[in-house]
Amino acid sequence: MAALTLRELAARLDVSVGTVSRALSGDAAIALKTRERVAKAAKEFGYVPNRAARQLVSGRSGFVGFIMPVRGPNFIDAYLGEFLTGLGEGLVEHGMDLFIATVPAGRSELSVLRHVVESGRADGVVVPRIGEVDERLAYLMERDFPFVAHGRMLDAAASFNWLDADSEAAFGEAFDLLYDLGHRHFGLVSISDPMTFRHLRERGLRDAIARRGDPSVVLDVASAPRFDRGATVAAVNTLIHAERRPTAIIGLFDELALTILEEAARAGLSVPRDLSVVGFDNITAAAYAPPGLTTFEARTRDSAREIAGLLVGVIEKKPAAPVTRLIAPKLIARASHGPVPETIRRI
Amino acid sequence: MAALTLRELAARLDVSVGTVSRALSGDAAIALKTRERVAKAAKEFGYVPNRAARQLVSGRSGFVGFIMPVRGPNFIDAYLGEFLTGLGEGLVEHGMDLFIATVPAGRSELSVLRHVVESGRADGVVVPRIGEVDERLAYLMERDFPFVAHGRMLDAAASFNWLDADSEAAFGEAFDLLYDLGHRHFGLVSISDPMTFRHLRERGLRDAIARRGDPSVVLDVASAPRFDRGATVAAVNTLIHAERRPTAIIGLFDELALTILEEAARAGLSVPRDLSVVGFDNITAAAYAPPGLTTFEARTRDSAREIAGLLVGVIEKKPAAPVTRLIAPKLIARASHGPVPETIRRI
DNA sequence: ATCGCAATTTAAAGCGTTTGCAATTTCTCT
DNA sequence: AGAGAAATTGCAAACGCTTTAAATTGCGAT
Repeated sequence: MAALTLRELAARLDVSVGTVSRALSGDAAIALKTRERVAKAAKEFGYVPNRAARQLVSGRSGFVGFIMPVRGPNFIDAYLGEFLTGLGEGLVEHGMDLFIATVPAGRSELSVLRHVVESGRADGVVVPRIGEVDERLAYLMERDFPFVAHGRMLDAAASFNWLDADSEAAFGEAFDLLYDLGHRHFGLVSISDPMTFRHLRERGLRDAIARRGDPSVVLDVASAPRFDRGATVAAVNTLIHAERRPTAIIGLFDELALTILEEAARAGLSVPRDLSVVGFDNITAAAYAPPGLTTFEARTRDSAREIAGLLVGVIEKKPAAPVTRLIAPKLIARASHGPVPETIRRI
Repeated sequence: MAALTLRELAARLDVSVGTVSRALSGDAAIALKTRERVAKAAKEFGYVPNRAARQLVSGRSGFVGFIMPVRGPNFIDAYLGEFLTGLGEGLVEHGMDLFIATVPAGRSELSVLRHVVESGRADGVVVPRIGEVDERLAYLMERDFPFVAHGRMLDAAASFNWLDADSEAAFGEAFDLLYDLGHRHFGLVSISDPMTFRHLRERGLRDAIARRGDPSVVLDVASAPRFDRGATVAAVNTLIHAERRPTAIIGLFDELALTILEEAARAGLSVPRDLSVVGFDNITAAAYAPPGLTTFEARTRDSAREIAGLLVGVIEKKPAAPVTRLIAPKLIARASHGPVPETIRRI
């Protein structure tokens, strides 16, 4: 338990503490021979620097904070799982650690964020799932604390560091794909929460419809609160069991699209023969849910890894201009979309 | 950014640094009046103690470490998601923080664990998913570093702190339930990895069969590497498409059981009419996968929360005897199990 | 008034690093 | 060989906090 200290290591090597410190940090002012000797001894005796002491003098904790978003029973969903994984991977590449703060019952996410920032436990934070107006970002910007957001706010003028997928374009692409297959009656399963990505994706879809200029195109939207599984199932069924059923239903993200697949199967519909389904995110389960979900690769994991890199840059260099990065999602064409059903086409 | 230090706070109050420190920690040696005055000022000026300094002198980091287990593409699965959530909740109740270490490509989980322990970044660690012989636990025990395991090793004599579900009993109960419904031909979808829970669950099942003493009972086992989705699907289909198909198939855990449900549906089998399926864990998806998976509640999230409490106890009190806790899983009877099919029964 | 003792408070010594500056050693060049 | 420069290393302060030991204060008893 009694860890080896710098002082002890220095004593064994018969040099001063400062020299050892410099040598280990690769300071060129220390003779190469000495540096090598020190490095060898450090490895041999298993010297591991004390983080607290280092942090005390450097003022940096070596931690990046992540506040676990508050929500229903099943906290870590597919998105968060991939995101956290990528974040961990990205941070470790930069020698930083990930610190996860949980929001205690009865406290707000913002108050936890505030505490994390003020206690100096983290050098920067990553903020996922940005709302149309997001108080977390407002706080961080005001406080001028290093952060990178995964997503944007609705206010395009707000200037901060973010990385986001261009889901607006992707939803336009989804429409074009389906339109060209003959579909004219579309459904969209969306959420009722004021998330920016909802806004962008719906807009991308609507813009593509408008661009096409075909007045026969119909879009029915059914929404449910995010994470409310029962309401989601109900929303899906509203579309599936409508008097005139859409021939193609798009899920705002894969988990919704998978629900569409499940409910369609339950209703005895064959996908894609009777119904085309398209999602967004390409979560792992998308490949395995029969018949294989057509979706867009949002590269959540890679995005998170990249966010880690961006944040480290922000922490170290404090760039004046915000760093922003728009990822182009890629269509993953699997088997859940196809030509519009014959029977419908004949009508 | 320039956080208020103890020294500054002391200056404003016109008392010494030591007094403020004591007052804030509620030391009775400080006059009550002074304590109140200090507390008030601290709150008013928004004083937040510097973790690094505190850690440096106390030797404790306030962090509990968790090494993200290395595995396939989809790092955080249902189990890990619930576990992490519960862990975060439990730790926050004790004023501790959760620190997640990711294993960089090319390094072993053990080496990361070692580094976490030696760098003093954590006061204790939580180790999930215990193998039949687990080098992580061996290391921690040898090092006498505080930890609590979620699961046991095969060597029942090994003495360390753990919390585990009594899945052995649960699998016996599953057998009895199905036997009483007339089932005689059982299938088990298992994993090929040497995890203790696999051993215990298989043993629970086998013991229950032996206990019943009915020579007509048949058990077919199909295994696949954990997390190898393709192999898992193949294993499931081995059972489903066997010449003589089991009338009841048990999944070693819910994710396997859900695959059984999916593949059964794909094969045109109706559950539970043609096939009974039982799982273990009661992950969130179990309730929604049609027709509703019968499973056992392992209370992963609550277990993790409890583990947090146990670990804090271990860290603070260093108890001589290991703390161990066996949770009794509870049957969650949904709609995926039923009486043995008529056609079969007639044979 | 003075002394003794308890109640409070303060001073100061670390905790293990990093780092500016000074001191020492080693070269390089006349 | 000696001066000055360059290379190397050592010293000590500082980071913000906790804690031991010592100092101060207050107060009743003499």
